[in-house]
Amino acid sequence: MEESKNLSKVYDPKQVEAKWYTYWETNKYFHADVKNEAPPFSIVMPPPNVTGSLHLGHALDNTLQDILTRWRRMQGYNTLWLPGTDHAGIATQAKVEEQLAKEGLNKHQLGREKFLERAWAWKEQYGNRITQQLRKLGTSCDWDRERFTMDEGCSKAVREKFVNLYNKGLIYQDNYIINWCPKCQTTISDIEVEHNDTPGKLYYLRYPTEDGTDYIMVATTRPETMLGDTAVAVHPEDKRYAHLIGTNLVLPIVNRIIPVIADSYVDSEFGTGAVKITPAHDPNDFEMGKRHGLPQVVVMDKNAVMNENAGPYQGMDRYECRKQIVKDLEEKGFLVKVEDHGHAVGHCYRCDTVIEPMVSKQWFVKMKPLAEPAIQVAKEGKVRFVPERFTKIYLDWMENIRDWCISRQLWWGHRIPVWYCQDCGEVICSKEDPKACSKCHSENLEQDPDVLDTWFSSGLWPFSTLGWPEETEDLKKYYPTSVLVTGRDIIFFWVARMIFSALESMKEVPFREVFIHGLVLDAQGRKMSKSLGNGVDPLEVIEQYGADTLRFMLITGNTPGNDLRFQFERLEAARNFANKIWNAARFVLMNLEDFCEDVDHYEYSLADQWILSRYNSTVGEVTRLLEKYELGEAGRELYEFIWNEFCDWYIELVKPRLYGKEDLISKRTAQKVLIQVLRGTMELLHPFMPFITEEIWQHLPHEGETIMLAQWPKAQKELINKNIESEMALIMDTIRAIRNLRSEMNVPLGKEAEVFIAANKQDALETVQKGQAYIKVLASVSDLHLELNITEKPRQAVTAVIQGMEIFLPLKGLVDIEKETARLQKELAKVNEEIERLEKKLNNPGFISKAPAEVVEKEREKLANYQANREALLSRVKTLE
RNA sequence: GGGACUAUAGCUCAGUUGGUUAGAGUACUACGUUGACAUCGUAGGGGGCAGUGGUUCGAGCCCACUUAGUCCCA
Repeated sequence: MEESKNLSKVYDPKQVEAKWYTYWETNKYFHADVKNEAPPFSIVMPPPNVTGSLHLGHALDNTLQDILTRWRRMQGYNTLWLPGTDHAGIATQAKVEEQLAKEGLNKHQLGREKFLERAWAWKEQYGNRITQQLRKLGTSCDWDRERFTMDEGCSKAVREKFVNLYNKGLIYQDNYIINWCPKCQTTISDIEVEHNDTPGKLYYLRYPTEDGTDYIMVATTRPETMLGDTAVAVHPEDKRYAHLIGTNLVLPIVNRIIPVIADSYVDSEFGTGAVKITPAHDPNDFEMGKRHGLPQVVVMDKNAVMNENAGPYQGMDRYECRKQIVKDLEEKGFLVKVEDHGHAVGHCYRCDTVIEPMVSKQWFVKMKPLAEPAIQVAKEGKVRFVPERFTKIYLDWMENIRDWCISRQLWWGHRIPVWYCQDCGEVICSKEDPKACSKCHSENLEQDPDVLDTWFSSGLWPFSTLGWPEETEDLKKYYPTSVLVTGRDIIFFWVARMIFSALESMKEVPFREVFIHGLVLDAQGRKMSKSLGNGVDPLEVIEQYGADTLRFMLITGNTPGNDLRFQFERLEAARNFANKIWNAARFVLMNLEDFCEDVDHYEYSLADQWILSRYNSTVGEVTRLLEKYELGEAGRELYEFIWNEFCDWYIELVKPRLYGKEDLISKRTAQKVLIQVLRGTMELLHPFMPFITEEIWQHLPHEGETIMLAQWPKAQKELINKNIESEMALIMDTIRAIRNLRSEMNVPLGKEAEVFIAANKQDALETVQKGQAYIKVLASVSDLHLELNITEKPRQAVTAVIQGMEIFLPLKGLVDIEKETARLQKELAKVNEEIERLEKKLNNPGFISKAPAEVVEKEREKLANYQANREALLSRVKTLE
C-alpha cells in the first residue's frame, strides 16, 4: 500500500499496460481449459490478413470481442476466444511480387516453388506483426490456440471440404463469364467487384441490315466490345423493331453477319431500345447468349489487350482501342451521336483496376442447394443477427445467390486438389496427393494450377480452427461458437459463407449470434483509405493516449451497426475519464492507510446507503445492457456512475468523515464503502478498460490473482432503495439550489453563508435534517436554519423553491427588492405554464380513462409539486412588496 | 431500378417495447489554486427533435409521403 501514496497525479498508461499484458499472458489467464465443466462461451476472431497491420476497424472489432470475452469469463463461463490470421491470397501475393520487383525479378523468373518459398518467408517475417499489435490493444484471446488459414490443420480441412463438395457434385468446372482483374491477373468473385459511379459516354451506333436497306441504332457504353458482338437484341413487344426480329445485320468494320433477337430482358426505355450483345464480355449478354445459343467471341487477352479476334485492333489496350474504334466508326458513318452518361463501372476491390468481364474456364460451387438451409437457419432464428435488420440484408443476398467462382489464378493459397492424368485425361479429385491415375495407373499427373478463393478457407474458420475434420475435444466443447463479431462490410464475403459451409459440414450453425458493427470513418465521415491519407494508426493512438482510452472511445457514443466517426475530441474525453478514475482511486487509496478490515461494526449513513443503492442499480443495468449487446450504453452508464455519482457526490460527501478523527466507526464505514464500490466498479469496467482497472484493483484490498478472473459483480437487490435515492435527490437538489443562488448573487463558495430553509411538509423537513451536514459542506453553509414553517422569513434574502420548500439566502443590504421580485416573477411564469399544461392534460377525459393509472398518478404528483412551488413563490413575492 | 441507414444543442452522438420540463461529451460564458483530479470544480446560455400529413388520451420514438446525405445490391 505504500506505493499507492506515490501514484502520479496523472494516469500514465505506458507504465501499466505492457506490465499487465505480460502478466496475464505468461500466467495463461487467456487460456481456455477444455476440461473445465462450466458452460462454454466461445468466439472465433475474424482473422486479419497475416501480413497486414492493425487499423481502426480491427481495433473496434477486437475491442467488442474482448469486452464480451472478458465479461463472460468473469461470469464464470468456460471462455474461449480463438485468434488467428488469414493468408489473404491476392493481397499477400501482391506484396511479395512488389518485393520481387524491387529486386528486378518477377514470379515467372522465380518459378512457382521458389515463389512460394519467398511467400512463406514473408509470412514468417510479417505474420507476427498484427498479432503483436492486437496484444497492445489488450485482447484476451487464447494465443495457445492461434491458427492460420494455411496451417496444416486448416489446409487439411480445405481439402476435406473441397473433396466432399466435389463428390456431392456441388463443385464443377465450366466456361463462364467471370470478373477478370488485368492487374492482379486473376479472377475475382462477384462480390469482390466494387461498382463505382463513373462519368462515361453513351455511343449510338448504326448497324445496317444485311440487304443494306435499313439499320438498327444501338446504344453502348463500351464501343470496343462491338468486335465481339454476336447479336443485337430488342424487346419482343417493341413495335419499332418487330419487323426486324429474325433478320440479320452486318456488324460494322468486322462485317460479321449477326442476328436480331428478341429477349424480354431488354429495356425498351434505355437508349434506343436495341442492345448489342457481346456474350464473351458482359455478364448480362453472356446469359442472353446462352438462352439464344449465340457464339462467344473473346476479343481481349488477360492483360485487357485486344487479341487476334480484334483484327486491325490487335495489340491495342482496351481504352486505346475504344478511341480508335470510335474514330473509325465516325469516319465510316456508323457513329450517330455521343451522349454523356454516368454508369457504375466494376473495379477490383484490391487494386481498383477496372475489371474486365471475360469468358473463361473456372471452378464453381453450386450455391442453390447450400443456400437453402442457410436461409432456413436465419429465418428460424437459429442464427440471430444483431441488429436485427441485417437479417434482411443477408437473406436478400442468399435468396438471389449465384454460383461462387472459387478458382484464382494465383500461387499463394490452397491449391485446388484436382489432378489431370496426362495420359488418359482422367480427372482426379483427392484429399491425398495421388501417386498414379486411378484409371490408367499412369504416374504422369498434373495438378490444377489454380488456388482457391481465400474465403473458401475462411468459410471453414469456426470449425477448422477447432480441429475439424477430426472430432476433437475442442470441437465438442466450443462448437457452435456463441457469437461472431464482425463489420457489416463482410456479411456476404464471410458471414454468409461460414453459415452455409458449416451447415453442410457440421449440420449445425457456426455461431448462434452475429453481432455486426459499422465502419470507423474519419472526422468528416469519409471512409479511411490510403489514397485519401486520412487513416489514423491505432498504435499511435495507443502510444499517445493508452489502449483503454482508445477502447472506451471506440465503443461509446455509437450504437450497434452504425458507423462511427473518429474524432480526437472524443479521444480526449475518454482520456480524461481514465484520468478521473485514476484520481478517484488515488483519493481512495490515500485515505485507506489506517484501514483495518477486522471491524465488525459499521454504521451506514444516508450517503453510504445511497451510493450502495446506486452502485447496485448500475451493476444490474450494465449487465442487462451487455446482454443486449448495448456495449456503448453500458460504457456510458459506467461513465455516469463513476463521474457524476461516485466522484461528484459520494467522494465529496465522505471527505469530512475521512479527515475527521472523532468518529472512528463512521470513518471505517466510509472506507469500507469506498473500497467496495470502487472495486466493484473496476470489475464492471474491466472488460471495457482492462489495464487501468487491473492496476487499481491490484492496489485495493482484493482476493485473487487478477481482476480478469474476479467474479462479475451481482446486483444485491436488497441494497437498492428508492426511498433513500429520493431522499438524497431532495438533498442534492437543495445543495444545487443554494449553489445556484450563490452563483447568481456572486457569493463564492469560499465564503460561508447563512441559509434558511422553510420545509412545507414534515417528511421533507426530516429528509433535509438528515442531510444537514451534507448541505453545510457542499453548499458551504455556516448556519442552516431549518424549520417546518418559518414565521419570520428574512426579507433581505434571495429565494429558491424546490418541491414547495423555500430556501433563503440572506444577503444584508445586497438584495435589490425589485430585481429579486422580477426574478421570482419569471420563475412563477414558468411554473404557471407547467401548471396550465398539466391541468389541461388531467382535465382530458381521454387521458384519465385511457392512460395507465400510474402515469396519471405521476402527472398528478407533478401538478401538486408545481402548485406547491407556486404557493411558495407567491407568498415570497408578497413579503417583498 | 430495388433496398438499407442517417437526419435531435455550433460540432460528435445517446434517447430499445410511445408517457417527467428531450440528454451527454465537446465547444461557449461567468466564477473558482478548499488537502483525488485544471486531463479539474461550481453555475449558466443554447435545440423542441429535417418537412408534411396521419394513428393515438399522448409521438423525437409508430405509419405514409417529401427533401437531403451515406451505403449496399442490380
